Amino acid sequence: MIERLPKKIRQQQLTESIGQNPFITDDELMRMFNVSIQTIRLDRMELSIPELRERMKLMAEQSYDQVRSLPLHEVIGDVIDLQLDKSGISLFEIADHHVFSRTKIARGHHIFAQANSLAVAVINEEVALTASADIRFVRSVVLGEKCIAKAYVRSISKGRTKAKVEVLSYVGDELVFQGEFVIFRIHKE
Amino acid sequence: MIERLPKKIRQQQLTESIGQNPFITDDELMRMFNVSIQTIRLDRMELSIPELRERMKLMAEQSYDQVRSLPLHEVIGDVIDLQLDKSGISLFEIADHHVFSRTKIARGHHIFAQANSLAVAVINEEVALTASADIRFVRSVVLGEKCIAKAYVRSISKGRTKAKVEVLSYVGDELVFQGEFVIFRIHKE
DNA sequence: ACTACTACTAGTATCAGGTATTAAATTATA
DNA sequence: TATAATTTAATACCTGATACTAGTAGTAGT
Repeated sequence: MIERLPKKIRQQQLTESIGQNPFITDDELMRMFNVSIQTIRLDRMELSIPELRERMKLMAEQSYDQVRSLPLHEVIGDVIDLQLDKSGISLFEIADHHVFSRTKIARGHHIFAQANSLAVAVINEEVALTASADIRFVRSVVLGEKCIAKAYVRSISKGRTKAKVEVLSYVGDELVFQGEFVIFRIHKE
Repeated sequence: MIERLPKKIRQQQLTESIGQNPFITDDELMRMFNVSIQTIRLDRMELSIPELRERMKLMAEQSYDQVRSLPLHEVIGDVIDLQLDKSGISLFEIADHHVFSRTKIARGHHIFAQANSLAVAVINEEVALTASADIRFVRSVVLGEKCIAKAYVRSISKGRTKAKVEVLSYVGDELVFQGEFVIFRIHKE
């Protein structure tokens, strides 16, 4: 006799398996649970889990929509104002995936990322890289809050190879983050 | 006679059409260009454009990998070693979506994120938040490089409310990033 | 005019990964 | 033991293709 699980538990594990690896076929699942392929299909029906191709299609559509809507990773947050070599403002709303699940407090590096990418964007040069930074997280930012970062170019070195940019981030009128960035400006022909 | 385009132009437009809407079937394309379905398939072959299902699969995989690697991870990078309140090591491979598209140089905030999240993870407390940091990007990291961050807890304040963590990130044996983090430890019951 | 070549079309067999349906066998439970 | 729940089997069919063979139309070279 082949070892088998009761229906309820099998269906639970099936849901989990597909959740963990959405690219699994019914055939693989059948072998996984030592049942016939029809049972797997009945299970999927009852749990209303779509077939592999449908799952892939949904994921593809999702990512396609994302690609359309977000020029992801270019600048973290939406740039509202930008005066090259002078100043810039960006807005960043703290979403679910930016926070610690327990405390709902935003992870520091997201706040940093907003400030850093704005500091880089404000520099009027093809290639600009962060050289160093001195930062302070003044108060924690929580889920749902809108973080407004304001960047000011404080100085540009004589050879125009370095710039100092100060970034102040606020929620409402409360300062939450403060940073001083040194940005390398790399001139390329 | 039905209006038809020369092969070259048709293939150009075909590439564009699929680029704009990857969810289009050969059948729809056939009607679009007033040619037989075989012609469409020959065109796809010549242009090495995969079939609809393959395209969807690729997109699905892409989005799945992104979801896995980006927001869901508690720590950016893979933790290889962790001795609470002492030290930790994490490894982070620079992928396509971490770099500036032109230069293939990693955006600073990803390098920072690895270091910051490791600095937080190494602290033996339920809730730990970055208070401030002093960082330096020693040399730029490029696409494909594996960044190894090493975190060392340098001191813990008397009330155990603050810790100083130094993080050094290397590619091979070259130092690429250096940071000193002050982490708040928040004790909760 | 004959040949060679390109571009296109047609048709068939086959595939993966399913759906949909009907029916039978097995197992559990009242 | 009767009956209900569960599982399996079998078959027809679907989509969106691949792989392969074969044929046609038009055009250029000789």
